[in-house]
Order: sequence, then C-alpha cells, then structure tokens
Amino acid sequence: MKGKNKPTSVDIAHLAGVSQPTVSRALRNSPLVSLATRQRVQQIARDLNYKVDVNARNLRSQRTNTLALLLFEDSGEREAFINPFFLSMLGSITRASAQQGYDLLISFQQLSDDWNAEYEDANKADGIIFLGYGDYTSYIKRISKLDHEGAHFVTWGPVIEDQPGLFVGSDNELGGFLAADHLIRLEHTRIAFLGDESNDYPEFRDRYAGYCRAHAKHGLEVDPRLRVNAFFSEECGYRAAHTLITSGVEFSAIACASDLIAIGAIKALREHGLKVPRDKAIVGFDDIPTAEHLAPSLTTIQQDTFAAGQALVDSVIRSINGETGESKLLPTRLIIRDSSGAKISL
Amino acid sequence: MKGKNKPTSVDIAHLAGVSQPTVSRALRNSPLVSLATRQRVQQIARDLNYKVDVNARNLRSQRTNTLALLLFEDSGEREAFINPFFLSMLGSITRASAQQGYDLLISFQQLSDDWNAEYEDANKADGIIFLGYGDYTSYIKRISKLDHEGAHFVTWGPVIEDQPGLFVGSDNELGGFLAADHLIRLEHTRIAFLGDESNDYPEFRDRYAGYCRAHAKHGLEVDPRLRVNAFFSEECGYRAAHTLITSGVEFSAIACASDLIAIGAIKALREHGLKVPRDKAIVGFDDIPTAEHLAPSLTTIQQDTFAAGQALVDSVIRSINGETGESKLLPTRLIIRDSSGAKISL
DNA sequence: TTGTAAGCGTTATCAG
DNA sequence: CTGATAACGCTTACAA
Repeated sequence: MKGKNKPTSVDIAHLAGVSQPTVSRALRNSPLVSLATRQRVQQIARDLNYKVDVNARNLRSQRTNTLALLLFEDSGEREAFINPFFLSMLGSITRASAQQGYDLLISFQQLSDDWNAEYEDANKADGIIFLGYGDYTSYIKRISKLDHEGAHFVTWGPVIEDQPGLFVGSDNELGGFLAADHLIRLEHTRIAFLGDESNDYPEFRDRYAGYCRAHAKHGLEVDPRLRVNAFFSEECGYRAAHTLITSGVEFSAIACASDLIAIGAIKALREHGLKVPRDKAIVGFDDIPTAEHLAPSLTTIQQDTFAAGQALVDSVIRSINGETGESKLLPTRLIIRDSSGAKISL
Repeated sequence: MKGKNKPTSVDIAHLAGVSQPTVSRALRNSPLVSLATRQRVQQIARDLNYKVDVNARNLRSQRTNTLALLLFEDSGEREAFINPFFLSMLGSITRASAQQGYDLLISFQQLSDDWNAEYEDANKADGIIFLGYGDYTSYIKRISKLDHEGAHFVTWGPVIEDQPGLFVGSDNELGGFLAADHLIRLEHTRIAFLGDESNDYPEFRDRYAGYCRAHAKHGLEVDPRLRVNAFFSEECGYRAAHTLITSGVEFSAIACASDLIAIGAIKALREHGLKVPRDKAIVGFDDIPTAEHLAPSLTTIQQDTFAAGQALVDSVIRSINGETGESKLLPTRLIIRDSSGAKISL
C-alpha cells in the first residue's frame, strides 16, 4: 500500500557513479563540485523525485531549520476560540518565517502546561516564539530558566529593561495615551477604562499608564472608580460595562483595553438604551478585522501585526545565529472611526 | 554561549547502570522493563531534563508524529491577509491535532508553487492536510499524483465521488439551497447570486447548484443574468454588486458565495443609497466572526469549522495508520440575523 | 574536485 | 526482562 521506495542519496550516488557525499554536496549546490557532476546529480535527483530526509539531516547537523510558535492562553477560553488579534499575528509570523526559509511548528498551550515543553530540548525547533497574554509573574520565571539554559527564543509582550530574553511588543503605553488623549480632545473628562486591574498583565497595565499620562497632560484627575476589571473576551467587556453602568459612577466615554472588550461593552450599552457614540464614546485596542465593520465602526489603537511578525521571526533567527538580538518596541497608532464620535463632533 | 550539554540516552544508561536500549524502552513505558528499572531510569531522565531527540527517533522509526497543514491561496491575495474562514479552520485543526498528539507544521503556499512541496517526501510529516480554495482542474492533477505515490493526505473541499484521495468538506449545495430557500420564503423572486462563474471552483459551483434547486422547488425560473462573477474578497464583492446594480437587472435580494463578498456587496449597496435589508436582502456564506457584528448583522450559512478540523485530522491520521478512510460531508446551517430582513417581515 | 570514514541519538532485531 | 549490535540517511573532517 505504501508503495513508496523513497530514494536515498546512496541510490543517486550509484546511478551517477560518484560517492555519496558528492551527491550531498551537489544537491546543496556546493561550488566544490564540478558543474558537470552537479548537474548530472541534480538531474537524477529530480527524475527520482528525491528529497533529502530532514530527520537525517537534522540529526547530523544538529539544526532543524524550524521555528516553534507557542500560543498560550491563560484563562479557560472557550475551546477552539482564538483571540482574533493572535490569529492575525499567527498569519504574519507564518509568512515571515516562510520568507526566511524556516518551517513553522505551531502549538497551543495552556499557561499551566509545561511550557517550553520540549521544542528546543527535543531538537524539534531551533528557536521558539512565545505568543499570548499571560500572567507576567508566572511566565517570567519560566523565561528566566529558558534563558539560563541558553535557549533561543523571543516573547511577544512587554518590552521592559533588564528582563531575561528577547522581547518584541507594541508600545502599549503610547496606545493607551493616544486613546485617552483622543477622547479628552473630544472634550470628554470622565473616561472609563475597561481592562485588567491586577497589574499582572503588563500590556494592560501599560495601556492604563498611558491613559493616566494623557489625563495628566491635560490636567485631569484620574478617578480610580472609572477603572473596571475586564479581561480579554467580549463576555468580560460586556460584564464590565454592565457593572460600570449600574455603579452610578458618571462617565461619558470608555477606553477599552481590547477590541473584544469594546464589542462586549457596546452590547451592554445598547441593552441599557445608550447609543454609541451619541451617549457614550468608545475606543478599542488592537484593530482586529471586525473593528472596521462594527456598528458603529470602532475607533481603536492599531497594533502593527505585520511588522510584529517580521520582528519576532528576525529576532529568533538572529538569536539562533548567535547574533546579539535586541528587544524591539513597535509603535501603535490611533485609527479614528465612528465609535468615538470624532467625525461627528469635528 | 550555548551552554547546553544535552544529555543523551547513553548518559542515562551509564547513570542507571543499564544498557542504552533499556533506557529507551523504559522511557516509552514499555512493560518489558521491570518496574524498578523503569522508575529509576525515568527519575534520572527527569533530573537531567532529558528529552528524546526527535530527529534521531524519527530517522530510526521513519515516523514523525507530525502533520503538515498546507494553506494555499490561488489569487494574489493581499500579503499577510488570510481569509478569516481559513483562520478559523486553522485554529480548529491546530487544536484537533494537538489533541491527537501530533505536532503541526504549517505552511502557506501559492497554488502555483510546487505544492506537496516536500513535506511527506522529506519525512517532515506523516501526513498532509490541504486547505484552500483552488482551481479544481489544477489541483486534481497534483492530487492524483500524490495519491499514486501513496502519500497520506486529506483535502478540504468538494466531496465528489470517484476522485482520488480523501476529502472533507461542507455541504455547499445544501448551504446554497438554504440561503436561496430562505430568501424565497421571504417572498423574494429576483435573487442575485454573487460568486465565481467559471465552475472551476466546486465549492462555489455547488452553492450555485443549491441556489438553483431552491428556485426549482418553488417553481421559480433562474435568471442567468442574476449570476455575477465574484471571487473571495470583499473587493470582489464590492465590484460585483456595483456591476449588478448598474446593469439595470432587477433584483430584490442577494445570495453571496462568501461573507467577504457580502461585506463588499453591502458596502456597494450603501454607496448607491440602498439600505439592507429594507431595499435589498442579503445572505452570506461561512459565518466568519465578523458576520454577527456587521451592521446589519449578517444572515449567513454556517460552516462548522470545529467539526471540520476534527474530521480533517482524524482522516489523515487514519490514513497514516493504514485504515481506509472515507470522505466526509459536513452539514451546513442557516443562521438568521438581520440582513435578510427575516426578523422584520415575520 | 572527489572519496573515505566516522558519527549524529535513537529504535529494531535478535539472542540470551 | 535485558543486552549487544546494527541500522536509519545524512553531513563533517580529513585525506587523496
């Protein structure tokens, strides 16, 4: 049934009347092999549909030409649901690694799992890209360990000085600033912030920090009662907005720590008879594909997933090659649409 | 710098005072090894953080425990843009393969590329999952070849009798039927169809066939002028709708061959001052995440990506294990939202 | 420019 | 239940 007698380099060596290493060299286009033999060997290889056995190659060379992408999610997200922002990242990482000639092995992990799992230890991959939102205190430990072991990896997340390993991340502080600054310029002074309150998630913490800086810049006080706990999901955003509305705390706008939260918040507002942006202005964060199609279309902070994918892949590869990598902070930008009421009031 | 002296099974053998194959057996929990040695060996392995080198293992066993996912796109899609429907598929395939204990190697290909590339030939993977929309006539040839070579693969796409290889796909004909039937029940008699006209894309052809069947069932003629060429993207849908509107052909509803097409069509209608669903009713296809958030929310045909991912993974794995697999047709269902005007007119 | 020899770290096969 | 021995198919050194 299997029918396939895969040809080996030895077979080709026989047919071409050369030694087996010569075949190997010829196929790698080594200039050490004469043009004549090189072409002869390559022709035969093509005829037989010969493909180098990567396992043998990897075993011998101790290199896999493969990157592993570990996507971890902290909370018990609904099965088979992936945050659309990470899906975009996944797409751009896939393209970037293909472009660099690396295969990509992908894996979903629970943060609770034994993480680095075995990708580099088992020689499945030469390097690892970590992607996800996670509790910082929990993953910083694992990362330190990996770093000590000399693993090659890069993490998507907060870019902080003096932390082990390489990081690539968006400028969340800037994003938070831009969002709040935008709303303040639209004359909002009571702006709620829907995001994680624990400070364990540096992305969210930084977005809030930017929010605070915008307030400071405009001489506004930050009212802690306007910060409402919400995690990633639409569901969380919905509940948070509901809590906010029923709390009686006065507000005229909401800066959301993610687009999913914003979607949930809009839903909650609508159920309370509040119109966006007429009654409450909304700004999201991420710029997921859905954002532009929402009603009203969502003003949000865009993260450049394309650049992010490239930067992540470049970083790991540099690390693999022993070059000293550097962490990289990517700019975020404000995308003005309808939900913030900017177009109406301008 | 690399600092890592990865332990091998030989090291463990020394420490445990047993032969190296015994170590190997113990680690695989073989009952052939006495409980005592098994535990001793496993303890040492844990202490040293030993991980089996997969390249050595794969080379020797000629099995990789890895699946390859080839996502191909036919047209010159915008870089880094992936059809959201395939992104969902990708998510569910990733989960399903993890669940079955397989690693997943993913790769984007242009249909023009040398496809099967080398995944199975190079022993990178034990089996392949093909995902994408593609010109049937073009890929059927490649698939036949793979089939002859005894490769283990499954294709997402049209489930047709007597074609080589294994297929898993949605019941597109049913979906097309449900969409048109729904509109006809809402008293539409002039329903445009926006999708590929060439018949080279069986998914689209089947959706149109279902559309025709619904017309026949209700005793309606199908007007070929109502079939307008559109491919996958929002852009295509936009242009197609524009063409339709300016053509002067009368219509009161549109069945779109994908949600992206529907999004583009809605945009075009709006620009012509036509309201959905008041002036024109719309039904999409796929049920991408954005569909429910559109304004108006999109009535569409849902494909069960969760079941699809599982079925695909199950199929390849069965094929790998030499079991005779069977193609699988997954049901599609109508999701009624606002764009078809159902809720209003009922 | 080519060939020879060795070895990458496992698992398979046999014999004990 | 355990051990010796031989592969798996390639790349690297080194020799010619």
